[in-house]
Amino acid sequence: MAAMARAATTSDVFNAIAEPQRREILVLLRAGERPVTELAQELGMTQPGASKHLRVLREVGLVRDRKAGKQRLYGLDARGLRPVHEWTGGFERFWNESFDRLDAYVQDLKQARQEE
Amino acid sequence: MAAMARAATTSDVFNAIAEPQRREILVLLRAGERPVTELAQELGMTQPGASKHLRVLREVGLVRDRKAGKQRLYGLDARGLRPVHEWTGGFERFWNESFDRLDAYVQDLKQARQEE
DNA sequence: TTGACGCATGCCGTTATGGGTATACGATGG
DNA sequence: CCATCGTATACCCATAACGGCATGCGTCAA
Repeated sequence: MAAMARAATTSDVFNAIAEPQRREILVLLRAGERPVTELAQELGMTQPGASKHLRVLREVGLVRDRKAGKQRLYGLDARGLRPVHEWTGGFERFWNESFDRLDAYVQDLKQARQEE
Repeated sequence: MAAMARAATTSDVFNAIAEPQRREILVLLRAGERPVTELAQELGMTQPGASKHLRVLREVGLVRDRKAGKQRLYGLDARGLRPVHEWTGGFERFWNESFDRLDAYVQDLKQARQEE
């Protein structure tokens, strides 16, 4: 097995939300549960297309589905987005500070490393 | 031009950070500028591999490069991560609150955590 | 039971991706 | 000028990703 193309989107939230349409689905679901067809229609995609995106989102745990008679309602489960929020938050000081102070901060880190 | 595979990683920060190794590069760069070879070594990848990831990061604006003699130093520019942080932040209330149709599954998890 | 509806899946084709290896290129040192 | 170092690129391979279309499957209504 020589060359992997990319980590499977199926196993990684970062990857799951890399797809713009999947992000749109998540945004729509903030307003409440929806059946597949409705999502597909609102986002201008085919029903199979929506189903596939929803599957990815389900497999990383960002949505859950519930059978409601003939329909299947998809609902948001945003807990998986928290790690992403926190990871990016780890860079917050780098966009909140001026680059001068940033440089100083970097110098501090360099110093610290050298003294270890 | 029938089937596009995916939005180019080149044009989208969400996509750029979907790659675990690229995330590692960004984390490393928080400690300061580094030449390609050093990054490659610290992350256990080949130099061309590192260069390619850095190129993607550069094209979405997450890193900047600066020539320093024979070397080329890469530095972090985390401003592009802010939109990601804010986008995920838009879901914060969904992981901090319990809301109507979130079923017993979620409740169970909360219970479990409180009892730890 | 039969049809219609709602949705998931399978298959196909195209494109992008990541890794590896070899190589081209710019800068520096002799 | 020539050799070398540091880096970027080109090329190739294998695979995963998306989209479209057709179809399968379960559910509800008549």
